[in-house]
Amino acid sequence: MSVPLHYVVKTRLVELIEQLGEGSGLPPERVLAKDFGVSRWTMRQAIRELIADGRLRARQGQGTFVATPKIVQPLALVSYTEALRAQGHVPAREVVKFDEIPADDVLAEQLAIAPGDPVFELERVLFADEQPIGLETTYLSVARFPTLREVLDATGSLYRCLTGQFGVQFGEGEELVETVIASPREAELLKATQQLPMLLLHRQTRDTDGRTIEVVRSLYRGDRVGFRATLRP
Amino acid sequence: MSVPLHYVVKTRLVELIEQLGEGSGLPPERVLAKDFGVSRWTMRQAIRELIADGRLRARQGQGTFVATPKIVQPLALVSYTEALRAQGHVPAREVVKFDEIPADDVLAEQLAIAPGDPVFELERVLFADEQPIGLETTYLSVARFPTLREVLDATGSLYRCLTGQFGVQFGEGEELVETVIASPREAELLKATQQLPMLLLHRQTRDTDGRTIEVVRSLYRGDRVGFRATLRP
DNA sequence: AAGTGGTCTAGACCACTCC
DNA sequence: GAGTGGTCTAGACCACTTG
Repeated sequence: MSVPLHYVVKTRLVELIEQLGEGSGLPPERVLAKDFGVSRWTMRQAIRELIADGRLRARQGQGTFVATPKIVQPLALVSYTEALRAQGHVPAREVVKFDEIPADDVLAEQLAIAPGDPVFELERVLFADEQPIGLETTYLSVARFPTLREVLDATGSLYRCLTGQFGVQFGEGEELVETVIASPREAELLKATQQLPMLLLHRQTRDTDGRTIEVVRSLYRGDRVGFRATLRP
Repeated sequence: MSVPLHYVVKTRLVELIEQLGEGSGLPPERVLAKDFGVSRWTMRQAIRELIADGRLRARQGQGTFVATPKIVQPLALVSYTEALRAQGHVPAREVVKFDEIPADDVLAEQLAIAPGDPVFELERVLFADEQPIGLETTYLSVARFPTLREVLDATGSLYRCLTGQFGVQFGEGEELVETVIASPREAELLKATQQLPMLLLHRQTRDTDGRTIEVVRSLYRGDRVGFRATLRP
């Protein structure tokens, strides 16, 4: 019993997955559970792990399928669009929210403005090959970029807009990476199942004068995305 | 019903957590479930999410407790020991395995040796403040570092040993970050509960001649650790 | 309407820790 | 032994997709 039953089931499912090809459908949970001689709950534990690992993919009402490999994104100050294209994927963005909100204390300090000052909150879903893979929320000072709403093609590159229209010079940035569980709203926007581990990136980019340009919170589907960083000595 | 019950419970548990202090004990699951008017399974879903988020911490036979904040590690070619000390934590390592194994095809290609050539497999549990936070498995060519077993203090810094004893000059490295679910063995070594999301880092470091020095697979507890990267334009 | 995955219940037993 | 979290069962109903 030291090895849980659902892990034994997971191991056997991996063999099954490797026999089937990418995109193949698995038998229904209830059938698999009966075949393996376990309860549906135990089977779902195993399937849930394989979904989190990016090996399987479940679609309600349709079935469970063998997943395609994860997409690897660079952990760097580069364009989402270009990075994705470079790997043969089709990038897309969809604006969920583009509001002006008052800065809370934390945000105000990060952006070096006063609490209550207006900031843009731009929330966009990132797609790769028409699949949602991330949810990016960007905060920018309205005072610094007053005409942003007019000059930004909200489905286009924000970085290109900032450099091209506002003459911003990007300097160093800092990014924090951690795992979290998405809220129901976030899971729904990403068309992901509940309880799925996500990669949360918190980014602050500064210009060459050291002033913070933007604060970004990016939530990526842990089952679909990984990141690559280049290490320097 | 669009918001799952376990998420409502999770939200209420967060309020409870914020009232209690770090390290405080929560009532037993069965009691909480009864108090909240839900089944134990639903309560455990909520608790499981909070554990994954790093807000709670469960110890079998003892209870569930409010967790301390995550430790943030640098994503760079720096000493584990020094990085941890710099943040006021007490680092430690424990050797789990130090074997010579034949390289499989993938490893051989990565290390630029022939398949079957011997490689060291050094597996160590990383501790912070006496808590296991990561499991690091390092692969090195035996031919290149034949006396490694004699000259390495296995609980000390491998990097210091390689530079000091073998004159290695570290150049660029590459690191992949993704989320995975730990195997039972890995979970046990990390004293983590099953099903917990982990951060898996796959690193290859090269010397200044571009030769790969080591291949490293690091598995960190997603509930205890985050990473910080510096972005350059 | 039928079949799929998603959520939830009630209850059982196991494994571990502490008294 | 008592109490805790960890695993597992059987079964129900909901939500979604397809025919």
